[in-house]
Amino acid sequence: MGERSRGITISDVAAHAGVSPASVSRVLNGRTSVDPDIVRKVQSSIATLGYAPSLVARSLVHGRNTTVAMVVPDLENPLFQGILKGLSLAAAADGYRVLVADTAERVDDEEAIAIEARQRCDALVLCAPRLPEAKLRRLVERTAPVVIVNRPLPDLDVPVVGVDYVRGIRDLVDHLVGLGHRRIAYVSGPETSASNAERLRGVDEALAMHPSVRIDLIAGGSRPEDGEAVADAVVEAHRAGVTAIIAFNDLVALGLLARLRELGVHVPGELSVAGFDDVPMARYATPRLTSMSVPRAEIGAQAWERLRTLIGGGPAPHAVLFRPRLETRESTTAPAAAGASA
Amino acid sequence: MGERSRGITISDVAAHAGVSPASVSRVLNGRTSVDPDIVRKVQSSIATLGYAPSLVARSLVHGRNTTVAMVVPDLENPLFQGILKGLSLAAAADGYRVLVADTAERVDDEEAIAIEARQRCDALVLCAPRLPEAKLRRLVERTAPVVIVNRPLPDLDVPVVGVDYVRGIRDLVDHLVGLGHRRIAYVSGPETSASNAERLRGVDEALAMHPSVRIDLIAGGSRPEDGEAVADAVVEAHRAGVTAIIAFNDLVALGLLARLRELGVHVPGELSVAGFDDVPMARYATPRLTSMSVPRAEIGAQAWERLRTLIGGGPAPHAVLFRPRLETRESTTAPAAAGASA
DNA sequence: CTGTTAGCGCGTTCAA
DNA sequence: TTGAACGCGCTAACAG
Repeated sequence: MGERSRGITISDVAAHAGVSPASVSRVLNGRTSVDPDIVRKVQSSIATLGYAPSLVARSLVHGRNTTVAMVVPDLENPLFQGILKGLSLAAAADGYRVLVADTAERVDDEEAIAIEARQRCDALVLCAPRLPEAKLRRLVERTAPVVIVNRPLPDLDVPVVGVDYVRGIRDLVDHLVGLGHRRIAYVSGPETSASNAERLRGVDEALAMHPSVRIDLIAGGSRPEDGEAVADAVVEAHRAGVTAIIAFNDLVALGLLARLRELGVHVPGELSVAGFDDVPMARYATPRLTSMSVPRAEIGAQAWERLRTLIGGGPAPHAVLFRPRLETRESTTAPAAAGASA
Repeated sequence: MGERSRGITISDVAAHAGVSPASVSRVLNGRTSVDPDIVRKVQSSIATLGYAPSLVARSLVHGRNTTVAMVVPDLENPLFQGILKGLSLAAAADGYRVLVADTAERVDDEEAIAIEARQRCDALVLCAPRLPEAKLRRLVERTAPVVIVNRPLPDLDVPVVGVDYVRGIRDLVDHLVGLGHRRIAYVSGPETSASNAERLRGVDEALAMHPSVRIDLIAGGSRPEDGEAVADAVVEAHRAGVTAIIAFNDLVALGLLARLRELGVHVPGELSVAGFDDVPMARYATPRLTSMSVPRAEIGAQAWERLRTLIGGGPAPHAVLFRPRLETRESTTAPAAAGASA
């Protein structure tokens, strides 16, 4: 069954060039000085034989892959895509590649997947927004070097690169309050989501700073469908006096916008709507969506930076939190003159 | 410098359990039958030592990684994201992981990146819509086993899993003609894009089938910004009698929609707009965007299916082309009663 | 059923 | 400067 030969090895090149494998290795890596004649012969042999060194063998010798793993709950989420892109490009600049593992939102498999992915690579970038903190702490120890993305993890020597959702929500509330809104509703994300918890803290802090403001909670989710699904509840809240909505993220906000239009609620005329994350589509929505911008690619790049330090045996890098930037667009404006509430 | 030891090996386990490395290997792989006592001792040792086998060493022995590479021009494109997700999940079901390489649209680096990525893996999924065909053919030979995604490559024993863009455009034109449109404009994609060439063929075929229909060409692009940029040209075409627009893809269509609204052109009242790919956001646009649905995840899954066959030494699988499905939404409707043209 | 040996392909000592 | 020998960690073949 004409099995193709196992691939040509360094010994084949050595034989063809009439030198030792060690010499071939030398010209390959340009380590020590080699006789120019040898170099030429070897290079010629490499070219004619079409030789390419086995990266696996090299990995075994060196004890590293030049590959890092990234575990995400859902590859279709624009947030993780952006992070992946940033990570991938930054790592590539240093000769590293990224292995992706999509846990498909199955929290129970997350641990096993992360460990397995880590075994194939030199390090790990972990996005596990719903993994219980205790489990996460254990996982982090088993998978070092690792960097946690997009969720806080205090009191642990693990680099975290994340987003200051607390501050982001506060800033967003400030924006709405500045526009004149006094009754706001927050459409929350998944209950177990760490970043949703952060946002809720932001809501609390905002309330503390604005005693005259009231913020209702509406149970939502993380996807456009969830945004559509809560539209009725949002309308009801609006009737009860709410003049502005903060959605868990842009996906929810976009779904909500679509449904509100069908329900005949004018945004921002009757109701202001703001999202979070500033996904690429936000600025093309109707109306263009006000959102808190998160530096997705930069998060990925910073994750790589920290991983690189760790791989190099450096000290645990400090955590870094990006402060979201308000992107004011059309979907938020001052509330209608005549308030609907008392 | 408390360097952490090199990691514990199979020999360590063997020593701890008082058996040979081979026995440990046996219980690890459950190949041949092993004395139950040995099994217990080894498992115990593995547990207490926290041993995990080196996948790199295994790869060297077996000659395979259980990893496949995927090369894409842009990880932020929803089309490739969906394919990646489908590929990743399908491969994972067979114990394979996916390595991603983003070429950042740099066509000149595509070849080198693909070769490098391939070297790390057992096979390659190649998305290279702008690579000149001659180069692609050469590349394909160097990187086998490989499957080409989303572009045709005739007369070659390489499995292609793609989309029938020709047919898709024809179906889309049929839809518009069925609605009553006679003057249509196609906002084209990148000049070097293979799938744009396919779409243009679709346009030609549609014209041949509908002698009474005229289809103008407007130079566009592949991103939302491009859609915004062509809005003026689109309005001009509309003034000249065009009643429906087909955008290269949904991203362009969404950008176009946003700008048309600002320009005061009502969609679909004055102008129908259709996209291509049916990205997740299409159905949340205003108006909800008519598009040709492409089974992104399924493409990824099929790519894996073919790769798996190839890796297993099977015969070159046949090419497969998915026929896009029309998703009729709000953005296309019958043209206004009084035509603007002569 | 078990241990010993050899080798996957390469980098890196150590002599020469 | 060069080559021979060894080891990275593991699995497969071969004896015992």
